[in-house]
Amino acid sequence: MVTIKDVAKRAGVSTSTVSRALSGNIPVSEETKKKVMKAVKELNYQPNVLAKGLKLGRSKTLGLLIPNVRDLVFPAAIRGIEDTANKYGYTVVLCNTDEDIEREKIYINSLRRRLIDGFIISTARPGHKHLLELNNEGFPMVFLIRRIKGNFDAVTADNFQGAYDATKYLLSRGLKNIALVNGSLDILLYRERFKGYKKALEEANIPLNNDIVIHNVYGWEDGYKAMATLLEQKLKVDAVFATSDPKAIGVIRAIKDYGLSVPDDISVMGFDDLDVVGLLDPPLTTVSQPFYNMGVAACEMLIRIIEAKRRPKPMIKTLPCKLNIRSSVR
Amino acid sequence: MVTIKDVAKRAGVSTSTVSRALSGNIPVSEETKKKVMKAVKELNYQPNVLAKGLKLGRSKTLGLLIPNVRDLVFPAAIRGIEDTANKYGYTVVLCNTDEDIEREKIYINSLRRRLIDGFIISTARPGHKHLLELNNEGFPMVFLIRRIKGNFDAVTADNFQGAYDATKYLLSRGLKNIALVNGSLDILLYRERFKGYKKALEEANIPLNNDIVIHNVYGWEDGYKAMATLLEQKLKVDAVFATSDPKAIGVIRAIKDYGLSVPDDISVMGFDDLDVVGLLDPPLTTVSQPFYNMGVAACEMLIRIIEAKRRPKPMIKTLPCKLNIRSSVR
DNA sequence: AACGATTGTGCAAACGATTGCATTACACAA
DNA sequence: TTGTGTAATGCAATCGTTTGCACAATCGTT
Repeated sequence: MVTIKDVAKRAGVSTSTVSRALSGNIPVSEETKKKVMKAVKELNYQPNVLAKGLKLGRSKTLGLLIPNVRDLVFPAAIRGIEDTANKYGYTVVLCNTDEDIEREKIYINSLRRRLIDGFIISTARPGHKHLLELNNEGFPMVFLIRRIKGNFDAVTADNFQGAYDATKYLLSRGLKNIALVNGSLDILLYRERFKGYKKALEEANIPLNNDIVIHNVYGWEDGYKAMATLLEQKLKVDAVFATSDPKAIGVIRAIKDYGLSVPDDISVMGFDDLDVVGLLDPPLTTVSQPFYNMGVAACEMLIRIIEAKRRPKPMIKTLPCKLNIRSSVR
Repeated sequence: MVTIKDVAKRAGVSTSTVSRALSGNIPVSEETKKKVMKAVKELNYQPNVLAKGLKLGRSKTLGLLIPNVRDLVFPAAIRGIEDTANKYGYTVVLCNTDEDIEREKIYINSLRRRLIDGFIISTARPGHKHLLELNNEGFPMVFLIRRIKGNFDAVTADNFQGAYDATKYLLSRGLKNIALVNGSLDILLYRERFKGYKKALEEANIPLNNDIVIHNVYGWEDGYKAMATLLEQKLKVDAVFATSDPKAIGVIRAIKDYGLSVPDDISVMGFDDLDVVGLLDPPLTTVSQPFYNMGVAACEMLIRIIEAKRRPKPMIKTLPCKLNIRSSVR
């Protein structure tokens, strides 16, 4: 490997001068700068990131904590993060926590030994004390997609508005008995979506019917069960708003299995707009979250925090969702 | 941060002793070892990976080169890699190349500045000269999923056997006119799958009908077009073997759009068994690739290469595929 | 003409680990 | 007693950077 010493020798200057010429922080005469650049080119010098990191105490590395890459919500966001990190010369390390706090702690620890510069966290749940501690230390971190209440940096979708728009749209299609198949209210974003749903009903003067709202639904299997329950009870339902696409997939399968048709008998609205849902039968009408852009925004925010001299005030960036109308709503 | 010096001071020994006690490579008396361990515990000492990496010239970091995380083939493999790397104390850096050689070269370069220990490569295509160079240097690398001809370390599925079994199965269901919707023959794995298909037909004494084999199909849109062409030509087809699930998805949509039914009119067989294809309508019968285990195997192979004193002989590990029978074949 | 500012450069000390070599202490044999 | 061997430890150099400090040269001011 060619080091800064080789460059210095070739350019006939000291290593300090090379370092300064390269960083540009400290003035170096035009002439020597030219000599240095020439030597750098000729030798194809590439600074050793580890050495630099050791000296500076930072590694130009970012940690990304997610529950599981296989969850289809994440790949697009990861891509946004990765592209952005790369643009600014950072490298990103992916960590799958499986929603396991111990695993998460171990990851955080082992990355800190590598002098990681900051974290993007998509695993937030209430009661993650270790994250609060990290934040109190002033360690750079931003929440992505999921966040927790409080004064933290975060990038999320506008979950309230997305749910509100979706419900409004269902209402505008003449659908009145809109069931809600929702996730756990422990998670902030499901609370927000619930609020959006309620607000839209309220504005339409439709009372909330608790018989047809189901919470704590996770994944398509649960979605299937929730819908099956609804159908068994013979409740009047002409549309279902499932607050994530996997739930919607389960809901659709249940409706089909009960011999009914989507959207002729029951309309279904999803939330997320995962890459695959346009390929379903019928193609799913759903609220589109800008995952890629959320990844970009989170990464830029984190890098800004890392590179600032003083920690900027925490801010929550909320990106708008938009309806992606396909064919699962009549 | 607590350093090895702090530990040394607390234990009343030199840093060298601490280092030796910790690594275990060089004998240290039981008594001092105990003292050192005690100090380590009390101070919660975590060695600085960058410093160690700088000194040793290795970083305990692995690079993973894939075309795109959003391609559903990869998440499961990534997960396998990640879990394994983690188990051995390695960290993995994800790189999306978008099949762009320049991007790939830049990534490889920038990771080498970080003293990366090795690469897992899923982007192989013929004519990737820079990969050959890397290999000639003796740099640790293993191909995953895709590989190129030659004497390289690699982990792949048994593409020949998978395609052979799939075709056999279609034949066993009484399907005779089996169209093939295949990828580019530039890519080794599609050549293998083509061979498996031909072998099965041959054994059943069915001559290869080139009118119903289509190559160079990429993604679901192309799959749709390929199937549409077949249907337009009114060729006799009672089954389609699509050599990747996205192609199969396109094929199914085309069949439906032409007013026919899967599997009643035409059966469809896929290849990959992506996480979502069980949720399609009809659930896809497909050849299941053990992506997770392939990731695990590739990562273990790479780590073995990295940690060996002498580079072991290149080996190609081929994992079996198995048929996942659902409902798209009658 | 003398003096302080300013600018450009080099020396050498860090960053936190590992390791070859030297040193010490001790046991044992001659 | 002396010498040799062995085991345990410490010293100091090293990995490739950055940067505080010192110094030299140049310039403008009084």
